[in-house]
Amino acid sequence: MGRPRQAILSPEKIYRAALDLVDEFGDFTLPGLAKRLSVSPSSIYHHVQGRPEIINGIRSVIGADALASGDFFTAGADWRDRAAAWARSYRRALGQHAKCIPLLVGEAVTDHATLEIYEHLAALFVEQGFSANDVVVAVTVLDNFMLGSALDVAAPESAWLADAEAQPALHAAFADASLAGPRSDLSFEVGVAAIIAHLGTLVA
Amino acid sequence: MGRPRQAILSPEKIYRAALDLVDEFGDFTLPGLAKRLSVSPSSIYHHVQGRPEIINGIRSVIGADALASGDFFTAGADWRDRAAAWARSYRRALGQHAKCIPLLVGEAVTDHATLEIYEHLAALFVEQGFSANDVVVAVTVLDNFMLGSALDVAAPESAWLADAEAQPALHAAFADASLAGPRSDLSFEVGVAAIIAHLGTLVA
DNA sequence: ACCTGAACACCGTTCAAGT
DNA sequence: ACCTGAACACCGTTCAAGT
Repeated sequence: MGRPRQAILSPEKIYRAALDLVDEFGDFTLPGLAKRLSVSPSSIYHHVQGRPEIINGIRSVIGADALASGDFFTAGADWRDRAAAWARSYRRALGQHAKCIPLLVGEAVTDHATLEIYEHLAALFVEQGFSANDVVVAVTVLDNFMLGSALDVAAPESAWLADAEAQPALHAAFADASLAGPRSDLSFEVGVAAIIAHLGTLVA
Repeated sequence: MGRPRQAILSPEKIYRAALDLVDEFGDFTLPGLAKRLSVSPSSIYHHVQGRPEIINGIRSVIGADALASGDFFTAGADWRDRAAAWARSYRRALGQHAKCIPLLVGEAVTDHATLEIYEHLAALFVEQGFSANDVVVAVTVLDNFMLGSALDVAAPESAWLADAEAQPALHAAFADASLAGPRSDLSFEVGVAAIIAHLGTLVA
C-alpha cells in the first residue's frame, strides 16, 4: 500500500485505542490494537517505541482527561476540602478505568499530565505553609490511600470470598453488613477524612 | 525419561520458584520457571492448571510465610496497637516481595493463607464491639492504605521525576526534604496513626 | 502418576520494500 | 514519513508417548 497522504495513526490515537481495549478486556495486545485501528501491527512502531510506551501513554491519557475535567481546580475552598477533592477526583478518574490500574502500577511516573496532577496537590500543601518534609509525607500518604482505594474499585464487591467456617469474623461481617452505599466508596470517604484530619495537626 | 520414582515437582515448589523469579526479575515465564526447576515446561502442567494458578500460589506463599512469622499474633496489647501491627506486618511481608504486587493486584483473593490474615484483622474489630458495618469499613480502609503503601515500597525513591520548571512545588518539596528515614516507611506510619485514631472514634 | 519432546496458536518486535 | 507483509525469537498450553 505504501505511505498514505495523511497519516492514519498518531501516538494519541494509539494510546486511546489501547485504553479502550483495556477498559473492555482488561489487557491489550499489539495485534489486537492494530486490528482496532484497522492497521498492521508493524505500523504502530512508526509512532511509538513499543508496548511499555503505550502503557505509559494510557496513564497520560487518563491524567489529561482528569485535568481537563477541571476537578483539580477547586480554588477558594478550605485546604482540607481541596485536598479531599483532589483524592476524590483522581480516584474517580482512575476508577473509571479500574482495569488499567494493574497495568500501570509498578511503572515510574514520567508523563506530564500525571505530574501536573501531583503538582496541584503539592502546591496546595506548600500554600498552607507545610515544610518540605511535611509536603512529601502528606502527598505520599494521600496518594497511597487514593491508589489503594482505586485498586479496590476494580475488585468485585465479593472479592473477599471468606468461608463461614474458616473465617467466621470476616464472613459474618460481610454477610451482616448493610452499608448505605458501595463499600469501596464509603470506606474511601472514611479514610480520607481520617488522613486529612491528621494532616491538619501538622499545620497547627 | 518417563515417570521418576519420586515426584520432582509439587505445587509448593513451583510457587516458590516462581516467587524467586519474580523477586529477581519482576516477572516469570513458564519456560524460565521450568529451567529454574530443571524440568520441561510441560511437566509443570501435571501439578498446576496454568499461569493464573501459579500467580495465586505466589500470593498464598507470601501469606503463609507472613502467618508463620507470628507477627499477626500480638495478643494482649491494645486493639489500636494490634491493628497497627497488623498493617505493619502485612505491608512488610508484601514489601519483601514488592515486585510481585503488580502481578497480584486485580486478582480475586481465594487462598486460605491470605483470607486467614484478613480474618485476624476482622476478629480484632469484632472483639472490640464494632458493628458489622464498621468491621467491613475498618478492614477496607486499613487494607487499602496498607496495599497502596506496599506498592509504594516497590517504587524507587525518585519515582516522582518532577521537573523544576513544570512542577515547582512538587520538585522543591522532594529536593528540600530531609526525612529521618525512608519516605515510604515514614508516610506509612503517619497514615496508619491517622486511620486508627479515626477508627477509635467509631468505638467510643 | 509424572516426566518428556513435538506441536500449535499467539505475541512483541524488526526490517526490507513500497509510495 | 508512514504503511505493509514476511520473518524471528519467544510464550502459554496441549497431547501422545514413555515408565
